[in-house]
Amino acid sequence: MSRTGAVILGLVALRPRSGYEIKAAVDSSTRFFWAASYGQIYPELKRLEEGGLIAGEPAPRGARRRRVFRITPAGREAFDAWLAQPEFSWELRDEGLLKLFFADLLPPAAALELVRARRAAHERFLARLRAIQPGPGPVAGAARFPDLVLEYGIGMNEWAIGWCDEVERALSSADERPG
Amino acid sequence: MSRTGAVILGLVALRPRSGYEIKAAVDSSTRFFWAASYGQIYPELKRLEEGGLIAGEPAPRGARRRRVFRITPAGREAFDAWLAQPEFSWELRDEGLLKLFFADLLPPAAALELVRARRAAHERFLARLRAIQPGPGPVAGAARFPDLVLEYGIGMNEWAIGWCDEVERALSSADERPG
DNA sequence: ACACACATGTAAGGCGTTACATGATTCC
DNA sequence: GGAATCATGTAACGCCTTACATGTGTGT
Repeated sequence: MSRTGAVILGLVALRPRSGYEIKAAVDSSTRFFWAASYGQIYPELKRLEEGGLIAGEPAPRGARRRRVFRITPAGREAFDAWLAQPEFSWELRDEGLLKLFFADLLPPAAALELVRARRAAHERFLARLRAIQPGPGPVAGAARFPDLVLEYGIGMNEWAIGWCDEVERALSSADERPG
Repeated sequence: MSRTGAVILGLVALRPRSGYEIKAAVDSSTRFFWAASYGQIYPELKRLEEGGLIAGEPAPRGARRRRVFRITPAGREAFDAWLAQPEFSWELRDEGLLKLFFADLLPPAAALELVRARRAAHERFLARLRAIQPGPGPVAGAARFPDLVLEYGIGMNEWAIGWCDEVERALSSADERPG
């Protein structure tokens, strides 16, 4: 089972969903640390069903055909096995950091511009994250992990904005007093 | 020009290098926000040379064949154009956050274990980053952007460790006082 | 003699995105 | 009538990793 398969499995474990609903759920939650497109989701649903990890049933709305998938016992088992494993891959592709890494090759003003643009990007990101509603209130000390992960994203971007501010300040003062 | 092409272009802009040296430079610097393997580097070198952005010359060491690439004026132009553009893609695949997102489906003890494992991973990451030597001392107010980016990685991981600590604490107290 | 670092590449395969194709329903 | 949303899928392509193949030089 691929990791994108695990996302799908997890979402249908929470409640039965159609492919379309899975895509919507991904886009409003895991997208920032695990994205998925239709081009992955539908073929993966097929594979998971063939593997007996999920089961789909027709659930049309009017004449609009629609299939809803629920997790099977075997699927739940596979999902739990993945989930409990405390090992995880991590991969980042950050073109902004890449440009900053090479910014010595740029005139100071252009480098400063890069930092400001990065700050603005974090600000936009933050706004999108803050627009996401946290789940229903704390259920008697329950963990509400999706909210924790949302807080992680928010905190991370706030930290990054602070970093940009520091760098901007350092760069500006170095600019004023060259040599 | 692809973004991995830009990394290669930037590294040979700093100084002429062989494919092997590019791989080593990537592994000890950009790897954490932009990785590259031999399977990308050598074909990309070929493409960049064919496009006239870099020029390779034989530079054998003994009987060991070796080619060193330097950037051409056209290459430098293309690189600068990419570098100055304050737009950048950003993509994260974080399996740890994914597991945390679904951790409501796990017994509390196992969820706690996930947080601890993430903390340990950040700790290891931090150790690797701190092992990287910063470049030569500040050259009269020069920016030393690679060092700034290194500091970014260090600061980010320190922040993440703090987040893990907070979550661990919240989880432990909820565990002691259930309901 | 053996292991490890230096050095250059290719082939196969996995993962993922984008664009396209199709059609129903709802809202203005 | 038109646009947006709901809904399912496929095809082509790009990017990247892994594994392999080959050979030299250095240190023990």
